[in-house]
Amino acid sequence: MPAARADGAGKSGPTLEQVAARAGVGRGTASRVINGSPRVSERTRSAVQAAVAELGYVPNRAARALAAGSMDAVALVVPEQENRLFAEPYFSEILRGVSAELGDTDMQLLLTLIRDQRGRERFAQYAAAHRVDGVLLVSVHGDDPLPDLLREVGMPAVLGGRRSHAEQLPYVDSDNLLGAQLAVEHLLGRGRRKVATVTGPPDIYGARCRLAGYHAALRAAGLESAPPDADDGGFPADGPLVVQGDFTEEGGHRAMRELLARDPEVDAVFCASDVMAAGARLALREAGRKVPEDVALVGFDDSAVARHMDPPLTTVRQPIEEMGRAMVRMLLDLMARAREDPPRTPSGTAGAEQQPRLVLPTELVRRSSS
Amino acid sequence: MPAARADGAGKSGPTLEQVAARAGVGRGTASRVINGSPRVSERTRSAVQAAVAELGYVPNRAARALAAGSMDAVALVVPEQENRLFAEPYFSEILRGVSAELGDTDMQLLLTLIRDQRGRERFAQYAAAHRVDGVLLVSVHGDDPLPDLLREVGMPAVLGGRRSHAEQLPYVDSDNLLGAQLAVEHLLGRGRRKVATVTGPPDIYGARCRLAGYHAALRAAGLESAPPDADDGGFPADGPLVVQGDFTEEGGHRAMRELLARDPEVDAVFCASDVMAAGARLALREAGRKVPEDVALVGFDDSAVARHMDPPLTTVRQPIEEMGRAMVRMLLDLMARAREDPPRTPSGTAGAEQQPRLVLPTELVRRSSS
DNA sequence: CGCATCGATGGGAGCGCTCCCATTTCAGCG
DNA sequence: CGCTGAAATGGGAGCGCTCCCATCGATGCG
Repeated sequence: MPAARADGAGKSGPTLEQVAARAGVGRGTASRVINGSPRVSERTRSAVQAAVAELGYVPNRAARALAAGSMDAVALVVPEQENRLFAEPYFSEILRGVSAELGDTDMQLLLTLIRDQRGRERFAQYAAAHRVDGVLLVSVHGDDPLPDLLREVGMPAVLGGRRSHAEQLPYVDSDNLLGAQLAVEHLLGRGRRKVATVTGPPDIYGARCRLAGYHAALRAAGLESAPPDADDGGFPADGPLVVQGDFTEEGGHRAMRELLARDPEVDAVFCASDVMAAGARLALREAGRKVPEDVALVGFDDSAVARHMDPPLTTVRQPIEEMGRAMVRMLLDLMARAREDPPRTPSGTAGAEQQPRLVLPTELVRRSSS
Repeated sequence: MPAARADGAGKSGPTLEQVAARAGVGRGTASRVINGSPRVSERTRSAVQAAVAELGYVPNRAARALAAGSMDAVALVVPEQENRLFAEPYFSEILRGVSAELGDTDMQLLLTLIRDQRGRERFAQYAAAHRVDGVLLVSVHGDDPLPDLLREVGMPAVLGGRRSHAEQLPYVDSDNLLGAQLAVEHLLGRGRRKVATVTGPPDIYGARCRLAGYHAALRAAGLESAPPDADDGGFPADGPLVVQGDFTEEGGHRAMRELLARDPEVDAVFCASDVMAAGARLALREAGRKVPEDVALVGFDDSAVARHMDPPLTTVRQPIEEMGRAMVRMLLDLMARAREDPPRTPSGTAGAEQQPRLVLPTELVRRSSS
């Protein structure tokens, strides 16, 4: 005699039906209580809640997703570039923020590391098939097609960091320009006069902003003539005191040597990332320059390396965790909106709608390298 | 006139039914092809595959999960302790490994950061309700109830790091003992004679192993008498040259000062983590001791700080990414087994079954701090 | 006091898929 | 040439839930 049911295996707990029965109400009513519908009497509500507690009921996500057509899940997509330029604290912090903010909802966090083209396509298809309700994109390159693709299939998405000044998608970014400006002003305020900079890759918008901030500070101090335009582009990406790095330590090292060769009088360097500052610091040591006596050094990111460098590195801190939280809030908002609105074809409203955007402040962290 | 279908919204692509129709077969057959069942003729198979390609069909996970009773998802659970002792490279590396290995299956990765008791209960309930097919637990404390709870509800789980020498659950760990032993032997080989150690919290098994390795090396060199027992406990957690740290930089700093106070002759220190080594390095600098001339320093983990310390820190590297991969492989294996076997009540087979376990080798990374 | 209203409730109809049983087909065999 | 069994296939029965419509009262008003 086969057991009534080969239970114990993958079977889960009680069903809504059972909860309803136990509470002496109908399935629909029980569902209403569980989903917080207001159209339920107080008596009924508590009866159902009691039944839920007694039975230890946990709604079946798959069933809910299938019936409701939403997945109650958002994906955090992280492109995992070869050079893993994007690592260290940034990722953990974002995750912390995202997770914290998501913890209040009962939304799932799906993590997707995209390693290669194949992975990208796979995810694109996955998203196009609406297997998640929203997407958080972090560390997106200027030429990444994924964001627009998501937009086309009507999948709510929020970027962490813009791809350009006129980013079309909703985003949360930090004020890279002002942060860089603060850093350079700080250097200038310390009496430094030959302030150089090691930039990041020019195809990353944030890196361009940091360079723009550098120029802005110099200009404000009257050390450089007015530039073509505002906060983007328009600046010489190169020049006697501007050397391009690539966000790696090795790149910082190389750039610093180049700088020293170009002008031995350099007395301060603003590096667009802490990691590059570490490389620069090495080059300075090799050249017998003391930090900060001979050359003051400032980084960007306030990553772990900054605290552990010798001397500890002055740097610019971004509210990364808060960025994560803000991204989630923004995404949840978009998702709610998408649920209500009839998301007509992209070209519908002629794209006149204003996408939400948020730029968080950065702050200078003074340590002894400057 | 409303479009035949207010499409573009949350609706996903074609259904199995449509694929089947297109291929001119029945739903069951189409399903069989998609799930790789062998009981399908070659002709039919290719017909269905063509239809899938043409329609861009992507199976609906929710429906599949509901019908099949499995979720095609595993959770990676990360306790997020206050002190975030567990951060930096470890987490990213584990994630990289997990993600890479999971990328080959079409299993989803659900990330769960557990912040507090409430979060723990929430996840426990979630798992008990079988909302995932397997769980990866990382950085588990000795007294964490979660693992046993998972075991009770028959949820396949793999630990990253044991809780004790006789861990009952499947686990992947690294050879902490041998790594520590290598480190200390290295110090001894460099002619150091007063080798001290800064330990981690004693309630973490890995930390105890590192201490045991320290003792083992000293003993092998005849610098310490034979201890009570093998590779676990049995050693004095304290002693003239053994000071307890807590895996934090501040703790390492404090411990090093204590060490210097106890015995100014100390000429080498093995710290059970790089971060503590950073703290120790600071204390040494404050005390005017040079590294490595006066005191040689070795850490553990090969985290980012190690490379950026001055001088760069000799340390012990664990194959963390590989641990992540191994955990996934082990978990998938357990899941497959659970699917076949009738997972009877825990007490069933008297727990005589051998749980899979794996201990990966560690390696010494020599830098200039020793 | 009867009828229109509105809130509260019960429960049918699927959501898209897997499982599994019934059916069909066909080769092999006595 | 009819019979048996294996292989291939079709399609019903749900999985547990949300949606939505029909129902049932109770309330308010003419």
